[in-house]
Amino acid sequence: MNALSSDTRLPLYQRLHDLLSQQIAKNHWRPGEAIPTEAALATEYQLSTGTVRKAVDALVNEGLLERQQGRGTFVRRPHFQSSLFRFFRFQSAAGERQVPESCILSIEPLFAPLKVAQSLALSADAPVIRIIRVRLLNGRPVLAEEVWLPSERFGALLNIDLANEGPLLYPIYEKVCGQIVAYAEESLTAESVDEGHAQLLQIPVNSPVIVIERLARDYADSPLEWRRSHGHAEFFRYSVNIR
Amino acid sequence: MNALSSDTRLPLYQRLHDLLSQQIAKNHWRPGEAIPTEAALATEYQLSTGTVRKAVDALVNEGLLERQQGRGTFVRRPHFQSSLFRFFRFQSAAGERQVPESCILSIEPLFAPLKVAQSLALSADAPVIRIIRVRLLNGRPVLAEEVWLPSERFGALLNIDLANEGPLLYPIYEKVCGQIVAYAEESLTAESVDEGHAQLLQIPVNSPVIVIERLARDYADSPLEWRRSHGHAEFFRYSVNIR
DNA sequence: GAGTGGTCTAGACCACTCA
DNA sequence: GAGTGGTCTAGACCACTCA
Repeated sequence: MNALSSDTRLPLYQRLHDLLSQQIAKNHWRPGEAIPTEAALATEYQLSTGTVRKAVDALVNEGLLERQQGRGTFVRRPHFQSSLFRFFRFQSAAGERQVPESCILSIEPLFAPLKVAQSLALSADAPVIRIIRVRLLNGRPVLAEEVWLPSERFGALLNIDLANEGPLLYPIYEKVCGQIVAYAEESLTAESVDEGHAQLLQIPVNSPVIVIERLARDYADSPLEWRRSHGHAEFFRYSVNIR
Repeated sequence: MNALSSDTRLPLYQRLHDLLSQQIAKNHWRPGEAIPTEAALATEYQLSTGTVRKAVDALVNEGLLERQQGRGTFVRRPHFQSSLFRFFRFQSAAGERQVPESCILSIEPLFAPLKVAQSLALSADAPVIRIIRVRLLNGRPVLAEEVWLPSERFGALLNIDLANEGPLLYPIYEKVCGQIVAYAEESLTAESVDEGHAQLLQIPVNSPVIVIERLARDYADSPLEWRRSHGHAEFFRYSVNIR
């Protein structure tokens, strides 16, 4: 049993929220596992159910927990459904969403360039693994990706054949290296495509491309992966409601 | 006094939420005006304060209301702080955010092209007003904008001198035409700049530009304004957190 | 000091899940 | 039928605002 340890000037629901958030970060429960019931939390911390609900509500809003009426409240496995990639409209004929195939062009150990070292919070020239791949839909290249990983955690990737695995890297990270991606930050800009990426994407040099950079972190907020993806701007449209 | 009219199968807090939301949409209270106190709402609709709070909480989250402890709960004036434009980094030397100046190049009555008519929900060739302007920061062009408005609501704009007004259009719409923008939807894509916009922005032809389209609506959800803005991609970076 | 929103309690009853 | 989250009540007391 843990105590509500944080600043006693904060409201109780905030302090319970912080405690649960820390425990999730420390992997006290695995993704998909249930946290204690609201009644149990209320008893354990001597709170009314309303106060417990307010703390849990906030964690549900933040995407850390997921409620299932009649079953319990569960630590949410990240879905990355809000990724900017979903605004690439690589529509199939039927219009349904597809995961593009992955074609690995290279995977090799390197020393981290400055930008990568900074992003992954490594020292300059730290050993890293770089994966270059294209994502294909119906055999046509739609995205060109470079993926950078710290060798210390991901060395095992060099000993397997990625071609035998599915197109999604995160399940492979978990299975092969025991590394779980919990959050990510993405940023988007646009550029004129250089010759190398133009070839990979089979588009004319200087076409506009959307460039998305993603930094993925584990539950302890350590950077796990930095990737940069190029995609043809013609297929991209991002939308947002404001007021 | 209004009744909680909606579907009785819905929870009470949802029905109060819907009622208040409708009243805000109907301009039952002006932006900046206070809605009834939580105690008053609880009495009027025979609800406990907890239920009232849950309804108001949701409206605060949606950005329709704003609480001020000790003062009341107020209908929020839209701020458009989540606009995609804030990701253009037109930094001043000091780094603070600036509103770019506006230089109106033309304002004229036209007949709506197809795309504009569709966006504004007008019939084809309906009378519209088009404003072309560039936004300048420190005398340098940073955005090129075309703004389309239905003549029926905005005819008065043709009789004033926009050069004497500030750089923000929405306060002018309100003052001169009595039209209040309540919401907007924005979408973003990237293109190679054409010759006309290249000249306006003083950048080389075929440079990558970010194109932002915005459809603004009033409280009744009627489309008020459609605009398309071009800005140099080099100054743009959009960021988002995902999980 | 009257009035506002902010926190919190100690439940009751309902809808849903699962053995 | 036992256990879960979902809704709702009828307050109490606190922090803040404003005349």
